[in-house]
Amino acid sequence: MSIPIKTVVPRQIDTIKMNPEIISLVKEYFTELSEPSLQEEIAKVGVIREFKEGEIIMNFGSFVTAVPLVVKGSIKVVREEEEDNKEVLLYFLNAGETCSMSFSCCMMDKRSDIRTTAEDDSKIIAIPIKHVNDWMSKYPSWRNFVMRSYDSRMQELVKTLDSIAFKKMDERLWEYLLKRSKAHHSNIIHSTHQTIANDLNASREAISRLLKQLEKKGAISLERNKIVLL
Amino acid sequence: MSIPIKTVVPRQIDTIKMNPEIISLVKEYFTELSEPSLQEEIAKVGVIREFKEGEIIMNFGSFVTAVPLVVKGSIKVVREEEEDNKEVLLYFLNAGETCSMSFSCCMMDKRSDIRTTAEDDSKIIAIPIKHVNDWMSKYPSWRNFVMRSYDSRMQELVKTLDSIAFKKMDERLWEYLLKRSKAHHSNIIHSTHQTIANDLNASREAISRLLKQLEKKGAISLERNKIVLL
DNA sequence: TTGAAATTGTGATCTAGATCACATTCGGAT
DNA sequence: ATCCGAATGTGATCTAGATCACAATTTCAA
Repeated sequence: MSIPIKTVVPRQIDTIKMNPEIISLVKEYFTELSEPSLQEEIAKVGVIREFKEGEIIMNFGSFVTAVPLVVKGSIKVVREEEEDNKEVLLYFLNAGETCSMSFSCCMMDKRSDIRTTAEDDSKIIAIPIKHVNDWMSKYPSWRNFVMRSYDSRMQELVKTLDSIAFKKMDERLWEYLLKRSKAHHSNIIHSTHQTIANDLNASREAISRLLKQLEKKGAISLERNKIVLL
Repeated sequence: MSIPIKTVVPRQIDTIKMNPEIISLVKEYFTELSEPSLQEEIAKVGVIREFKEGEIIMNFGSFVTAVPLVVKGSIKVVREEEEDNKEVLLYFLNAGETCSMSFSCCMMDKRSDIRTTAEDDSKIIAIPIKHVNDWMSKYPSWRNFVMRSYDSRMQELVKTLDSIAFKKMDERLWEYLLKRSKAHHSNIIHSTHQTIANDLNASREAISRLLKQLEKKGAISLERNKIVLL
């Protein structure tokens, strides 16, 4: 730590202004983070960022400098295999969730990595990473929050893994449709068969056929660029 | 909890003796945990446990009461699908590593959805869960250790996931053999084809045939219950 | 030594999906 | 209205592995 210079240090630490919108967002979506002083700190250093549907949020070739608290919309996290241009959906992050994989996101091995895009128009509070660590010691609720979030990411990953390992495409497709519907808070999914096929690392034809089957069973109805869960 | 008997409580809290073996094991395998007072606490509450090869350490559905710090051998972590009795290997934990799945299990106080067995004769330091949490606030190095361990488990999980999602059985088999060889610090693997097939969620016949191919390519040599990497 | 069980080898099907090759339909720009 | 490209439908192969059905081999215990 350097010797504090009167005029500078107080500004950074004390008089930096809080963003009142952030406080209310945290109160609304992250009720677990109930310590007022923590909420204030978040409001001081957090930055609100918005993304339009389809926008790429992070390409993890580079280091991650902030952890996102999702307050609106939904963020799609996908694993990519560059060689054959393949990919699989890992999970969606919805409002109230975060991805605190602070170290790992960035430094996977190089030939394949993780991409996150806005599945919907989305809004996040970006927390610079150094605070993520500081707060771990200062605020028990933050610590719990981070641990809990690590845990649920882990759980989702394992769930995804065993869908892929154990289940057939029809079942995976159905689960996928449910997830997307949930992410959008709507039973209407705007998407082409091709996009779905990509997310599931399957062929477009296979997906089209399986969707037809679901339609015949009365589980969904199909239109161009649109699937309605019934 | 029973009513404390005078002579017992002080022993447990203050004069409990440290296990000197634990201190040296921590120093050797967990250099990151460098705070002396942390090492002492570990030596006080940690319990050394040994498992013979093949022994089940924690089964699917059981409650986790301690977090293992692996100091010898290797622990196999497997995900099970009860219905069809299928399973997949998630990863091995080697000396110097710990299982963050167990963190989440105990912190969330829920049943395990994985099974862990000793892949080799193994030794762990078992840390009762309540300390795991206490230390998070007390010891920065412990906190970092836990976070880092979550991270690396996560990475392994993602790696496993994309092997399953993107790769064919021959490649998965080869990676598997390398992992096991590494886990045993030996290029000789004692195992039946059936066991391998289980770990990869494949059929025994497929594995036998692929192993034959690898042998023909000169990558391995095969004997009963034994595979030698060349 | 002689079973008997565990392990491995091998061929014959069978199946989910991939891949290929198109035909059809829809919807928006001109 | 019409044209073009994107989205979807559909059939014909092809392939990795699963599954089934055994045979052959090894190990070990009685």
